[in-house]
Amino acid sequence: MTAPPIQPCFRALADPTRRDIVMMLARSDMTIGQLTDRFDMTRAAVKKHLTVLSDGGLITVRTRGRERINSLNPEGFAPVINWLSHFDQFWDDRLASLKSAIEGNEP
Amino acid sequence: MTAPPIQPCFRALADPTRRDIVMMLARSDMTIGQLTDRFDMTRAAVKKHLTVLSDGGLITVRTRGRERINSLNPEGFAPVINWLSHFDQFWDDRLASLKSAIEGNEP
DNA sequence: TTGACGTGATACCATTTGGTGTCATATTTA
DNA sequence: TAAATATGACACCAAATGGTATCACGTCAA
Repeated sequence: MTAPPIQPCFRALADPTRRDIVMMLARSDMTIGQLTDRFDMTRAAVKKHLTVLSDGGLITVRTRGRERINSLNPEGFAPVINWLSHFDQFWDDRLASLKSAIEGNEP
Repeated sequence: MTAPPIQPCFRALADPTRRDIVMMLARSDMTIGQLTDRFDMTRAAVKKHLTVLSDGGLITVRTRGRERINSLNPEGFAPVINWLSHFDQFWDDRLASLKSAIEGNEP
């Protein structure tokens, strides 16, 4: 029931390659090898990004044989969404309504 | 009508000090001197953070005499909000677990 | 069993980042 | 005018970051 730390989550999203990975994993689960095929960098570099994403709680990993399947973890966005909601007073668009929906409040 | 770049915005929010500054400016406009009084760092360091925030479009600055008044620019959040909205559908599917995550409960 | 495959881990490197100290400049104020 | 105030702009430094190359280890298939 301790709130997840916010810094690893923001840090994970601060890199464009990591945001691309998140977008890819939103479409389908992928192994490191599959992800590496889509980037112009080594597997070791992709692995580092995956570690940062995992530290940020944005992805989960499960083992299947010799493969490691990476999946998006939507709950991991909560710290960012929650922090942004502090600024609801400044905008009355979709974020506010999303936050309301999440909290089960009336719009 | 060109969409603002997303990377400077995410980068600006990736630092805890800068997020604190954003929170402070959400309450009231402040000069660099006033902000520096609230941090345990030099004015030069705060100035660097303000430059990053400005590059990210999250704050605006206006001059009043010898002072420079820093203000929050709510529209600057748009790139981040828009990027996160790509996952709306993903969240809708798992709204219950996201709700739990935000409330700090176990899934 | 013997490779080939998929991955993790580590050492190493260049660049970026967050911080300080210092000096220069513009604006108030005594 | 002279001094105090408020700020901007550098040069510099240690640490973090994003990348590579390389080696080690478990798993699958011939």
